[in-house]
Amino acid sequence: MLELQFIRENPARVSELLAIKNFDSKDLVMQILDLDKSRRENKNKLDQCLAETKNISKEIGIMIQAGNQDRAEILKEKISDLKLRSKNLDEAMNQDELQQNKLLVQLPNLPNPLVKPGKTPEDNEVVHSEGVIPVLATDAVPHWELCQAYGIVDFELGVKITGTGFPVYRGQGARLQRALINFFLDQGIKAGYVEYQPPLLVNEASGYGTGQLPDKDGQMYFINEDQFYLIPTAEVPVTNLYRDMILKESDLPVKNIAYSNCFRREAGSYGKEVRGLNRLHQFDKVEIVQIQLPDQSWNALEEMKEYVAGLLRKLELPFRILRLCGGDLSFASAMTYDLEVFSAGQQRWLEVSSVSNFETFQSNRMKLRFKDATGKTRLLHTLNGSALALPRIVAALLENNQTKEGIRIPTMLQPYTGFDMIR
RNA sequence: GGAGAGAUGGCAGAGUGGUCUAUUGCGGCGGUCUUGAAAACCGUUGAGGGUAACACCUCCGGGGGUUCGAAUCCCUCUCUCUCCGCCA
Repeated sequence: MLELQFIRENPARVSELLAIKNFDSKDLVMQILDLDKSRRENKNKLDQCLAETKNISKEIGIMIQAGNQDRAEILKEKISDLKLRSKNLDEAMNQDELQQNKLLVQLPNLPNPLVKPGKTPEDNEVVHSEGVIPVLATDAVPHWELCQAYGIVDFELGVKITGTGFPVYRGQGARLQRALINFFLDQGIKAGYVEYQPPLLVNEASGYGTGQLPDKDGQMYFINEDQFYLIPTAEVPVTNLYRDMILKESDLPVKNIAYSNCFRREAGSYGKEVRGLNRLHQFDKVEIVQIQLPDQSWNALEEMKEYVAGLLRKLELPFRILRLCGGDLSFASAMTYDLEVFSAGQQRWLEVSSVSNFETFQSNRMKLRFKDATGKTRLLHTLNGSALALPRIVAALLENNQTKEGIRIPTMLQPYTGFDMIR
């Protein structure tokens, strides 16, 4: 959620920046400011009414104690009118506020000045490429065929017990998953992150705090009986740990890492894009989350991007880094780097990580603040990134490393898998 | 799942209808004293809205109600604790 004060002071700038995200905000901004004005006027009048009521009530108390019943009765008369006015003003103000909030949450975050305009993923800017794209034998196959051939991921069994998008990992496939999770967590801890194991179900307030709600309601699995959402990413619980908190400057920066299952309904996506491990309803991901002082968050974003690049390097995967254009940027993000690996069996780039700075957009919703040197309470900045999401990493590892003898495991991973080949 | 008790500021903990504008202690911050520190003493110390700045208003788990007036009484929801039941 954007900060109201900023909108008040820079309405034109807000619309100008949101245009880069292809979001036409002029009407919304105008309505928000109108409501703001009305709200403040009502608030002022209400305050006066309440102050008067309060004073009279006190006087009544004194009169009754002094035994002056008649005077007290007269004052009571006076108050009934004030009460009616207060009630009306209160309702009007609440309406304004409710409506204003409803509009406010519809405004996406402002993009960083570095973000270029653009409409489609093709407009994303490649800022870095690294690694050698492997040249495979002519009989090389995509990972879903390798999964079947080696018996390491069974998609049909998953369909049988649950449904499409819920694969079953088996044998060396299951061990590879476990190895990657541990490898990613250990790397993060080495880089100064604190490991967390969050709940996989969260309440409504948490979904709202990180911006999944009300925006992406239908994309999360929901348990009606208890009103819980299955997390689409560990970002949700791990960031919401800090909801409604005022941190000390000495607590910062917060650097957390968490492995979790992730659940996404992703209704309405079918076809080649979702073959095999490319897109699942349940998958595994290690997520990094940072909470930073406002003047540190952009350095932190670069650091996180470099950290994730380092993971891909250690896994010997060719990758590239994109800076997302305005149109591809998510609702809450001010700037996002996507990291993509080249998966040679499919001959395509697969997005394996998304690293974003949300500035105050999430913290404003969550009321996540700190006290600055002057003692003023200010909003913090939040960031997060996948480090990393497993399925597409597995896909690329399988495809790029397929040989006649089997599938080679990258050297750095071998201590974790306990084997150097999938056979 | 059943029964009971409870939820008050960073923490502990008073307050059961009327200057509560929330007692007090601890912690934090500033100061006095000191070469420095501790101790002691003095002062200060929640959040949100509002204002040019004041004023002012709201908040005692959430929501609703009674009353001229609610931390206090009533209803309701959520959560916590204790006991019982079930259980990895």
